[in-house]
Amino acid sequence: MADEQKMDREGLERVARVFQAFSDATRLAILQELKSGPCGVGTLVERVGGSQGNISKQLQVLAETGFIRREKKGNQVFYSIDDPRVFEMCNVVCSKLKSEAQEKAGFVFEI
Amino acid sequence: MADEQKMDREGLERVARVFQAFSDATRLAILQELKSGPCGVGTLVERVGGSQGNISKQLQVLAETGFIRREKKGNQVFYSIDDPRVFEMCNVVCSKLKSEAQEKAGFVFEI
DNA sequence: TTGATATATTCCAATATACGAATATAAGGG
DNA sequence: CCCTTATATTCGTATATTGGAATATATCAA
Repeated sequence: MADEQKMDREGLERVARVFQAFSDATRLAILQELKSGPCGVGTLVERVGGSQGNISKQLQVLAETGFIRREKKGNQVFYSIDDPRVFEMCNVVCSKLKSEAQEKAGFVFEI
Repeated sequence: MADEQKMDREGLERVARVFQAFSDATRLAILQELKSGPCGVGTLVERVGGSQGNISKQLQVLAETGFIRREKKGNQVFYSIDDPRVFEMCNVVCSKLKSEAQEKAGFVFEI
């Protein structure tokens, strides 16, 4: 959130829109693949699974966040990570889930 | 995302669920209020707007992420930020939106 | 216990989302 | 131009989400 003053509803909605883009397992799976490097749509369809149309649609959603880049090269389109801070966000969530899992398993040693 | 190996679908779905919790303007407005400190439900209803029932529901969604804490004190319930990294994530998104806005406005000086 | 206050829950309607199937568009090779 | 390959778009359906209204539950005070 902005440092000091409060965002208005429209600003909040824009932020929400970005989180929304990362709120789907298929899109996160795509992100995970893109982590290894740029990737064409067809390759992503193979690796992530699902219909070609769907993967293409989810890629657009991701590209609209500004964190993922779309680049046309001749016949095909390559997507790639444009801003790696997207993984910082994922890491925060992952580490939170991890620590929760540990608590559930009783791996907490407090006095 | 986890550091090396790929997450399975179930893991991705859990991560997605957390992002999902932050993908709504009302819930982000609540977060924004909680940034100033713990807050009771009634106060949040006043400040954020909307029905009491809705605010209460959105608070549950937030609490389920593990980033927000729920604490009952006598008659009322206070919610507060349990893990401030939630704001790191928001800041990443906000700064991205900010830089996009600048680009749109032409505030980029490249040769 | 009764009443008042604070929060949670249920129910419902409107809207949004995810996905596959089918189709459209674009680019390259012959 | 025709055909093939690669990607995008449209359409329909099943499911999920949002939010208000009404109701339920809990706590305190008298």
